[in-house]
Amino acid sequence: MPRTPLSRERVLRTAMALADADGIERLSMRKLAGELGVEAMSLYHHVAGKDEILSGIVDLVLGEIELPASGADWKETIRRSAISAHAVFSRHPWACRLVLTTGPSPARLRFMDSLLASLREGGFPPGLTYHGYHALDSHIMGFTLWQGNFPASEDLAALAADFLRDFPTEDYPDLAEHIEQHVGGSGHQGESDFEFVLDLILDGLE
Amino acid sequence: MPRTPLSRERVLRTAMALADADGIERLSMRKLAGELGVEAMSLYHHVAGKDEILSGIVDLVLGEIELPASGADWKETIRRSAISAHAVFSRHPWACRLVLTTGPSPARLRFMDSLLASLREGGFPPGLTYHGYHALDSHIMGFTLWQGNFPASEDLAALAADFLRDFPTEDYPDLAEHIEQHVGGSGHQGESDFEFVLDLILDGLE
DNA sequence: AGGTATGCCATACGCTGTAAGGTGTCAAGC
DNA sequence: GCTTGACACCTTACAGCGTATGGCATACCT
Repeated sequence: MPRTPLSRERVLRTAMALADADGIERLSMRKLAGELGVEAMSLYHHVAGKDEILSGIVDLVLGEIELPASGADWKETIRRSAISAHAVFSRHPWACRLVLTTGPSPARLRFMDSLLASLREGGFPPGLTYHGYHALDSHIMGFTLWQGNFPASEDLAALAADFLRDFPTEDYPDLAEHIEQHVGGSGHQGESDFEFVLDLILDGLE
Repeated sequence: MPRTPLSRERVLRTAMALADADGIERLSMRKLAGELGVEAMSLYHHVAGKDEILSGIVDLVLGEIELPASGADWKETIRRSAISAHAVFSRHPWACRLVLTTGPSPARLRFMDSLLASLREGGFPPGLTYHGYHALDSHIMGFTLWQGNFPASEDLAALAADFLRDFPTEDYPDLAEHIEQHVGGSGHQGESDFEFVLDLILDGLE
């Protein structure tokens, strides 16, 4: 029974699945190899090393992002793309952190160019395009990153309880209020928060 | 010649200095111990483990941030604090990444509360305070994080040269323009970019 | 002087990424 | 049919990591 041979493609796909399932920090060469029914060193015939695997799966993730379409209304098209990016990073929370540490990948450059092009087409002069791009990119990455490390709602409840015990409400009234907004959140901390700030930036740029 | 004994304080201070000098990823228990003229296991009599060291030094860094003062003009006081936070994180680029992975520390909670209080004092209703806080916090962390992983200017020049060679300018005209803005940057990508988006958010909230 | 607490060290375990070299299988050429 | 060589995978080993366990010397209190 000959097993299907390895390939860069298969290695990266499996690595991505493993990162999604167990978290990126639990992804090791040995475990990835085991998942593929193979020993660790065999992977090195298809990828240069772990770094290449990491940048490889980041690129796969970035490729899932819907690029701002050319031609249409700049605000709406950028909005759609930003929300798509946020959704993609929410599906793969580890990717957001990796984008920062791995170098700029082809998919990243393509995204950057599309976003910049949309701004220019929207009539922004170079200077404002420059700043607008940074505002948007930093919001997409920063906010999502922040959200990805936010405790899951069950943990949050426990954490909030701890806090309210250790730090009496009367000393930190505003923080207590904020925490309650998170816990009892009408619309949990989800899409809407991201979009609120996104619109703030888009309207501000306009 | 009795050496000065270890202490939690001394361990954390040295860890911080080492992180500043070599980068957080090069900070190991063995190296930290060596720096203190001691073996690795001796550290465990003063801190519970590496995680506690990490959250400890993050807390030290967060403590350096100037809190929004109570009473004054909300916009100006938040602006000052945000810029202070940005400056602090620029001094300790590793800290920004760690804030996300270590749990909320006392200094973090204090900062959150002050920021929230300033917004409330500025007349914001609970809902807008909630969103405004996230917009500001996410910008401070996200933007600074992004900036911290940005290639140093000498590397940037090399990277930009690589890019302009591999990806012909005519295929990615907007990206090429953006890169040139970074390289030849009138005011490099420094304080001004951070403040531009900060003001965008502050004005938007207002 | 004896007991005990304190502060540090030595050893060891299981984990990591990966360099170097070995082994088995299979296709092409004579 | 046999040899040759390429290819895919494996074995072993090394240096490093965080840390559990237990030992030892000093210093203080009774």
